[in-house]
Amino acid sequence: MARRQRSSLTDVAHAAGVSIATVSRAMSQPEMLRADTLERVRAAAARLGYRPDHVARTLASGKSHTVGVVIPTLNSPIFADTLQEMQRSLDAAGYQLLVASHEYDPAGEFAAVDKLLAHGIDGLVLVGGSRPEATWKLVESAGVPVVQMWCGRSDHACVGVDNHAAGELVARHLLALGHRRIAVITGRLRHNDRQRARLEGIRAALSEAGVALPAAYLTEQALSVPGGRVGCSILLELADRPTALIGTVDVIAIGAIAECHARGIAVPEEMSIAGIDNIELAAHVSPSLSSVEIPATRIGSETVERVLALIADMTKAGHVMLPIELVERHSTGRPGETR
Amino acid sequence: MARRQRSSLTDVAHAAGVSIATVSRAMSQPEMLRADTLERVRAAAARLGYRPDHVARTLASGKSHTVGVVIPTLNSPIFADTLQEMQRSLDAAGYQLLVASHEYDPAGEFAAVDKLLAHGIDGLVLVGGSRPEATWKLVESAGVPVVQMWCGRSDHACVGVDNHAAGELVARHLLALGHRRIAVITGRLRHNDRQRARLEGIRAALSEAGVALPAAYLTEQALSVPGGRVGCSILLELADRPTALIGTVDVIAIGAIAECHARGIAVPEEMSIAGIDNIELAAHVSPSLSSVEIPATRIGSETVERVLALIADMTKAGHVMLPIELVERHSTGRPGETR
DNA sequence: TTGTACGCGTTATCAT
DNA sequence: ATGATAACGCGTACAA
Repeated sequence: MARRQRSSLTDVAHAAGVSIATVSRAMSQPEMLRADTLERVRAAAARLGYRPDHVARTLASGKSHTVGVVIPTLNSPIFADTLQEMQRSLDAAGYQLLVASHEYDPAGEFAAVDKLLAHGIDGLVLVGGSRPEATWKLVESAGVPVVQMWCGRSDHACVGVDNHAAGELVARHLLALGHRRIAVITGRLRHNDRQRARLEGIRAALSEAGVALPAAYLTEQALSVPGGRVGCSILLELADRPTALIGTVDVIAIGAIAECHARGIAVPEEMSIAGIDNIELAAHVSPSLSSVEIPATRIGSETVERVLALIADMTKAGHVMLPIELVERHSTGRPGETR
Repeated sequence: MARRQRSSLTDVAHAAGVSIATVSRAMSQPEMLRADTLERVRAAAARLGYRPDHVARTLASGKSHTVGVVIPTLNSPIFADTLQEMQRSLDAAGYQLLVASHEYDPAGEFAAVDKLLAHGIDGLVLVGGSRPEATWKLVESAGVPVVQMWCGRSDHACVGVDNHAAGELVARHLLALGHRRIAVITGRLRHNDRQRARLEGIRAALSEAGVALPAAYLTEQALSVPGGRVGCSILLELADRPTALIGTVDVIAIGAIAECHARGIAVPEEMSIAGIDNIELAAHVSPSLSSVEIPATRIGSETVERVLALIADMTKAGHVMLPIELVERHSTGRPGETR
């Protein structure tokens, strides 16, 4: 029992010669007290090193001043940016962020949500809208405001981007450069609506241009640099080798560049490569990576704004679509004549 | 008040026709109940969708089954690895991880610790041992077990690596290759004992070899890829340009490689570059980065093991030093004869 | 302006 | 094996 070293309201009340209610007010509604009383209480509190107990406060008030966020993984530059900003914004508002991750496992997400809910969060933030009904049931039955990030179902608030459009943007960029043999490395599509939307966007742009996406030109890999390398090497083995390659996230695209480099394939001369996310590193690899800017930081701040609003009054908030844009760099170019 | 949709012990007790004590036992010590009673309670609980309230449980028991960790930033691959593993290990033990970050600001760290403590954490994890006395006072007065990661003061438990040795390793590697003009790009040294230790290690190795580290050969930059680029460009402007360059973290070293590449300086032919951390990306940049492996994941798991042990019995645990090793890749070579 | 007293949902200590 | 009931530390009507 670590507890009981810390002093409580009762201790301070005793020391200041007032009731615990007065001390409680001194902490939350100072203006309700007479100046001298307030001073006396504060002095006593300071002397005893009193610190309010958040747990008791939560139990009594029903508000924990805490919002929970469940993300697929901590190990992603894009999520890290968003989290960082969420933490900042929430902190500024006197809230605490509770993070849980689940490694792209639906059961793990359910467990994480359950745990967070039990911890008495005031608001919940999820990534994407695709999850088992059981999980949705759980959060709905808890009566806690939810906001989805990146993309999500229409029956709950969402702050995100048009992932479908992001896919179209990269694909069209490559098409405009003259590519016709365009291959795609995605993350696992199962349980990942962001990936699916991006891929669909790519598909739409290609078919619109009368370009096919053969099954052999599509490979699902881990959302990591090694994943990108593996995917790239598979595509490079093809008899009818593509002239361009889309990674549905930058880390995959960066892996693809690495693999080409390792095999002595010139980028973009022999192979154009583009990604989506525009993570910081994209500008610094060589060649620098053409990508689609996803405003991760802003997703974080807007999301926080949303949850806090929902916590304040349970007004239904709608969907917010943040702008995205193509960032052309040096990893993409016209298809080589050689072939 | 979102609360009060969820059913409580009382509700279940009522529904099952038993006392709340019995329900409580059904949840925590099922073996104490008669089989049929247990069954009845469980049925009622399931029917009402009962979920124990962690907050109330914490208040009553004095244990929150939660450990807090305060890190400099979420935006670092090395910390991300550690956090990921901590989350995994803690989850397996039925604990929840509470993360806070402070962007390398001591005041921010104090605030974060204060907040975490108020939230009733059972254990606290910090990075490094260098912080204002006020912060140490705070955690000590809270009576919560603490373990430091990476490195730390001797009066508290610590799971880390020998950062000094890490610095020595890279420096010696470069010295062994024949370099004599070795420059260093570190992160900000203030409030960062890991960086200081690494730099001191480098200094020690250099002076041992009779090689000087002129002030001009040392630059403090942000712990990021752009930071590495800036640092590198400064060092490249020098009249007496170094032949090798150490980034005290891999992201900085990777930035340096990017800068050399942008300027058409061949690595390692014209400039050798090495880092510390051995993040995943190090193996995939080109040229691949020579680095010192820091077992980030293992730091996470061992740290968790330690806090949990300390929480179980307040026995003082000592310092654990995890092994590190040099990983030679292709960003380092013998100094060019040209000059 | 300040004090009293009850409730928040559990755990834990006594009884029974 | 099960039931009362007092904490836990705080918020907050309601009284004074």
